[in-house]
Amino acid sequence: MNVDTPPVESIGAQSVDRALGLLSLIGRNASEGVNLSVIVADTGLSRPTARRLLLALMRARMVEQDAKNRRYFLGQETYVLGVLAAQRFDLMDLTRDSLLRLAELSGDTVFLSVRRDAYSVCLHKEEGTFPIRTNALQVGHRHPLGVGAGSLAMLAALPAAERAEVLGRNADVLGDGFPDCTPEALAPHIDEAAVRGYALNPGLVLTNSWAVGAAFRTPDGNVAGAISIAAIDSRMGPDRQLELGAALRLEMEKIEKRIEQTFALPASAGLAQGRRRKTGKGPSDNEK
Amino acid sequence: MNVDTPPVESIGAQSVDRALGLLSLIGRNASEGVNLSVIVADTGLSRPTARRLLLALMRARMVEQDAKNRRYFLGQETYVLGVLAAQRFDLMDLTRDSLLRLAELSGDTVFLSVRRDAYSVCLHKEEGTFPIRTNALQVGHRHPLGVGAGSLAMLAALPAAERAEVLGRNADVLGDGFPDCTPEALAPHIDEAAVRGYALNPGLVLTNSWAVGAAFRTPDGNVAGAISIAAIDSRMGPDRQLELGAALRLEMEKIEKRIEQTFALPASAGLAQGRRRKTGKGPSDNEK
DNA sequence: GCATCAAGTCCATATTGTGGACATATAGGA
DNA sequence: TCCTATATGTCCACAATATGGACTTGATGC
Repeated sequence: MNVDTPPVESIGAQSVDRALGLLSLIGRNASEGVNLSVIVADTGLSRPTARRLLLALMRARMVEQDAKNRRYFLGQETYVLGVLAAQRFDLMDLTRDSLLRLAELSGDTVFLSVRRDAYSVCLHKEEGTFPIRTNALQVGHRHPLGVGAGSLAMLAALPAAERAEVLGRNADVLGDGFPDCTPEALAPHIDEAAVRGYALNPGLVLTNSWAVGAAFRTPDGNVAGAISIAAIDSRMGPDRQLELGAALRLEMEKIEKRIEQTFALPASAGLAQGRRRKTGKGPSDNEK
Repeated sequence: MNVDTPPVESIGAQSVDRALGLLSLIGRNASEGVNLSVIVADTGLSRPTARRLLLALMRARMVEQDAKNRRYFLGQETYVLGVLAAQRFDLMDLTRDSLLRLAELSGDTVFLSVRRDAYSVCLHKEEGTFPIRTNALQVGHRHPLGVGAGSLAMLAALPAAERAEVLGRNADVLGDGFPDCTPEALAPHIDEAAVRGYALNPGLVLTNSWAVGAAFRTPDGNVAGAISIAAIDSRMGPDRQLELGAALRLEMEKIEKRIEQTFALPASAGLAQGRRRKTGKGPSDNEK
């Protein structure tokens, strides 16, 4: 059981790790909620343990349980903390205008994603007016970096070494859940994206669902997130790829400018990121 | 110092409780950050324990530590989870227009607060154009219900029994930190607010800093939050109180309408709130 | 009305967290 | 520059805490 527990590192406060893992899992299914069986299956925790952790999260209002269907959802406190965290770095706010413009311009569905470790998380979806939409990606969904246009764009925007490392770490997940997204299958698309400045996902996740995406960075050069536009393949011919790709790059630059302005003001609030490390496997990073 | 620990129940996953307590504390100081000494002093935890919990929170990216000044801030993951939680109930989004209108109309500073247990938390501040501003309330600040105009409005909007219960729970905190906000001192203002439909804080927290506030509810009748307008006393004479009070009530109704619409769509997503005890049986927390 | 499956709970065990004491980094003063 | 004061970070023996198998309770369906 519990194969996930890494051999060493991460000493101390293990229940907190597990609880926050649950929180993340519930976040991934924020709209539909998750029931206990799924939580137990996905985490490998025993039912009592999962339940105890969930009770703790509910005590803090980070999680709510629907009294009717017994599913677990993110709670109000999670929202409140998110709003407070937004004071430091509110990507949604910085990108909202761009997403709306792109949705109007294209008529298709526009996404905002952020990088989280070796994964990409979809933060927001803005739908255009065109009636046929592709539903491969939903808010909250998490895909390995490289799976999906925005995700692919972020991967391509990383330094070559980090790119390889991320791909290595995700090797099994990629082959397993996404047959058309093996590291080998992705390689040419990554290269193209790096050259072109925007990524193309030609239906690799869901047939007929194509998308273009572009990544943007913080002033320190780190990849901050990506915007992408998805449509059915018939609306994503070569000419339209170019058109939307150009639009993406334009908005990407606007977003980067906005980020820069935001960071210019509060001299102290420097997004204390900058974690450059190799990380053998799992959460193996620890201070020295 | 730590008065926050609830009296009974809460068996199991204590480290999670503590860790989430830390998260909340850091959220309260989201803009300036908190250093370890303050954390230790405020929570009563030992330094090693606090540090271990913080490491766990940092592992999950819920908290970041500024490499330079060693202060702890809310992390990116907290923001991401907040955005995901916003799918269920995005108060900021539902109230943004109203706050902007009120700030423009009044020229003063407009606040959005939410209730959290016996406290009110300030979620957002929208500044008007008038150059003299009152800085009694900042985003993230938490006051006992009754302290401040929005907070007072929420308290007044509660059923009498709950009102008394909340006041009782906060009795010591009220007298201690806010000399002009003892339960007795608040009583008349609460009654007036309940009758009038909006609350007035005549400089009870900070002399010369007056404010009016109105609470709004979810369709199920629960108090969801409050909006308030703060200004220096010279800009808050009786006539202007009436004017701003009317404006608040107008926006309050708009907000409630918006909330209603939001809830009308997703039939299932019923904001499973209500810490209404009982829940059927549950031999869990019956130590009364 | 009985069978099936999921949710929730209990309690003896041992794994996990705890904090006093020590080590190290940073700031300020002379 | 050196030295003190203050704050941050870490170690390890001890004991408090979390763990999960087995059980109870509730819901769904045939």
